[in-house]
Amino acid sequence: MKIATWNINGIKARIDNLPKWLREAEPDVVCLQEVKSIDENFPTAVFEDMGYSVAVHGQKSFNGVAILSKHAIEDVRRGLPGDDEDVQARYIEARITVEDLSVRIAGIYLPNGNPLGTEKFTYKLAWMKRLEAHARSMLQGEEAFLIAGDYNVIPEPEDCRKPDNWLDDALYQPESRDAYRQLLHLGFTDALRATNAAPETYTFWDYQAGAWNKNNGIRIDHMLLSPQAADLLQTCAVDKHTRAWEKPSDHVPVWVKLAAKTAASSMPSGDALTSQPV
DNA sequence: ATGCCTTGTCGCACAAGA
Repeated sequence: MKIATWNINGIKARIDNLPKWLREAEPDVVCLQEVKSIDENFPTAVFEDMGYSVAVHGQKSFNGVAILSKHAIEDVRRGLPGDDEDVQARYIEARITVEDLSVRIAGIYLPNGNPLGTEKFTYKLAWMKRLEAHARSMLQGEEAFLIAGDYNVIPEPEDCRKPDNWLDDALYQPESRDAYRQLLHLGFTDALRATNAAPETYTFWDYQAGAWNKNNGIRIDHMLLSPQAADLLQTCAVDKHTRAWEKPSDHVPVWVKLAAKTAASSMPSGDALTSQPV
């Protein structure tokens, strides 16, 4: 089961690149962020024609998240619990089942939080608290669960090319990084870190100042796996090449492959060995 | 460097992003 996340920075602007990448990467599920569209204007038919089901939690002009899936999208939750006043479309969650593997998938667009010293940063930290609370309750279900998306957090110095450039930025504040670590410490696995990704693996390069050509990137799109999901992790990778396409998003896709444990693989190896003919 | 791009908007410049 291949599950991806991609901040596409506008579904209308990416109406060529997203299908192109779907045909190439063939994910079972993709969580999209910054669709920047109301539900009614989302080009659902384009993706249904490609065999995807679509669930959208949209908003006019800004934010907006969606899930595309080759398999049925069940039990959809739109919006992050914990604040009825919050109208920003940044959270969507659903259960998707492929053969004998059922996974609960959350797609998030965590607030940017800039500039510091404003209510935007306060909102970011409050949103992260709510995410932690919701994640804590989800973990009690002890099912395969993952939170994929644009976290707008640079977890560690190694996750950006030039840490000094980010010292006054909400993405790299100690409070932001602490909140991310608290989430991790509930028991999540950072899929990319767990698969020994190469140094300088980034997911975002600013449109400005030639950031892409200079590889001045940051890693802010993450896939956090519950213990039950982490047990199934096969691969995690970043599709960096899409950043070089015409009319690119400033983010690139991140994806994991999860595989259900078979009866054979969960059986003690001694039994398997002794049952083999010599 | 309050800039640099890119997106969406009841545009005709602006807010927001990171």
